[in-house]
Amino acid sequence: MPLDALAVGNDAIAKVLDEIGDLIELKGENVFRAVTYRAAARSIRDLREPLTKLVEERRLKEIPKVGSSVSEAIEQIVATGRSKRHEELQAAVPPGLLTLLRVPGVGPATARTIYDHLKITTIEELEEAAKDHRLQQLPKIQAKTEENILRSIAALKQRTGRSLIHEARAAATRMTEYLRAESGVAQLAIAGSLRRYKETIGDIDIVVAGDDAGPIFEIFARAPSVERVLARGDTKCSVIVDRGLQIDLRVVPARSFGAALLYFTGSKEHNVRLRGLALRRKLLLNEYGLYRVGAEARGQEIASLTEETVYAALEMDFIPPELREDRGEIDAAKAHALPKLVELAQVRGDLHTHTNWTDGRDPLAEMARRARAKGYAYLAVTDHSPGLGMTNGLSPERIEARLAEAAGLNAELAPFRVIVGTEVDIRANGALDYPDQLLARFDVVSASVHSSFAQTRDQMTARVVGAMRHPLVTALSHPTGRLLEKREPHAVDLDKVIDAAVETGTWIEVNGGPERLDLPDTWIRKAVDRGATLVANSDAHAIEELEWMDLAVGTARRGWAPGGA
DNA sequence: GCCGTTTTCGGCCCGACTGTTTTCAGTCG
Repeated sequence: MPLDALAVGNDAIAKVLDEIGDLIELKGENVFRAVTYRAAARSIRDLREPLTKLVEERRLKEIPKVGSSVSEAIEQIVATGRSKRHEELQAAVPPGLLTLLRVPGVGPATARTIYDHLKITTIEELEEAAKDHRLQQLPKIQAKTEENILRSIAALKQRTGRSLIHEARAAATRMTEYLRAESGVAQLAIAGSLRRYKETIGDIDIVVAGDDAGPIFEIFARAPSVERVLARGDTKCSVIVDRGLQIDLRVVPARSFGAALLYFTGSKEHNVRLRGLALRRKLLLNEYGLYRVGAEARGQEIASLTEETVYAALEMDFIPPELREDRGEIDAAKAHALPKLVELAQVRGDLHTHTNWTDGRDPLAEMARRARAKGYAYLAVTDHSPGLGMTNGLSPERIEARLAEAAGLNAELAPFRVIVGTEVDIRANGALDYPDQLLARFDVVSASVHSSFAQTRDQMTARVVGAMRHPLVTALSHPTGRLLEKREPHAVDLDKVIDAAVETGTWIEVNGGPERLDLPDTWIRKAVDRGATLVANSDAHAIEELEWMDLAVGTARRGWAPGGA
């Protein structure tokens, strides 16, 4: 067995399975086969343990959508780093077709046409061919398609990846406020992955109730943030706004609003499962409502006005958007066994915030007043220790000054309480960045890794677990250190971190900073089931960032998904 | 290729939009 094969991670294997799916489709085999490989890839991305371990324990078949063929492929990849099926497909499908598939608007059929005639295998060649108008000489391709391909390539080059949730939310809110003001529509909602609190956002989806979409689309397309209109039909309009972000607007009759919201919120997988379930009861579910099969044309819905009525008509409990991922929530809703999710309104305080004394923007007094105005009972200020030079960490003298400042605020704001804490750096060797007598001055000690991310999994795990065992440490902050779309999580054994949390009573943070959302949602359920205490924090560096608590809570709610592997 | 409160074989969600078309294929979500 090659050494590096041992290191094959779940994501890498999922990627190969996805590619097998694409290749199957390009080759023209049964598309359901392709769909299965992609579904298996998705299950694997949701997995909370390494595939290598499941292979050893011969438990691969427990994974949804993994049967004999897929598990054979997985076993081969784990053992040899390669899959026979994958290699056979690569040999059968001309190289480059996969590349063409990456261009939005180019699917298997178009890719095949372009390759067969022009032998194009790279995006650059495709761009050149489009500019030379060689594409429009091909069957089924004319000037319009050629133009669209050029635009897609331009967008592809400009595209920086998925948007962070706060950026997408800002763009979505700006648009909904504009639409409300300009069009006077009464019913309007943000749907899609934004409503599900997914950690990063592809497109923004907005649903509006109205009888005539025309005037609404006029206003939509004229919005100040719109760069160009992608598509516009009778009920649906898509635009690109700043930074390449896409917004889809869907207008439906008021009586279909609930069904449309359900449909547009997704996830796709949740919808597919729901529709399949409806079908087995001789019911049809679409974005307009729930119908008896054959009755949809007569406009006689069984349910459609609200999401609640649709779920009820399917004899299941209402499923919160954060759980709609087809990870077992539908069965749980049928059995009236959905978990009760934490609510934002239950949050009593915030235990991870920064001020202008270190790398934050606002003074403690302003942070505290905003926290109190939000209805919190307490706010912990956890400015940095000095180890991170760039954050201007607190010296012993400044710690005393901070304690005095907090005492003054507590006298003023009682019964609201300012808690003085610290976000203390865990140094590379595992030592904490303050001596014990200083740590003892704080009521909350949150330990964090901010350096030497490249340590081995064993080193990093020992470093973190060691800090958690320190008697003065209250919590572990952002456990994986990941920065979404920017930095991978560092190698750390979260199973051992959870063990340490249970053993020592150290809390594990769910960090609401939109670029962190760390602990990742796939670990939430596992941590809580094993008895660890999770704490939702905003990690605010400015007063308005206290609102990021919402993201921490949303992440925790998503993580509460039933089932899973 | 997977899967089973109608099935171990025969299904596998459903509709909108575009472009190239005179009725539909391709793509997307």
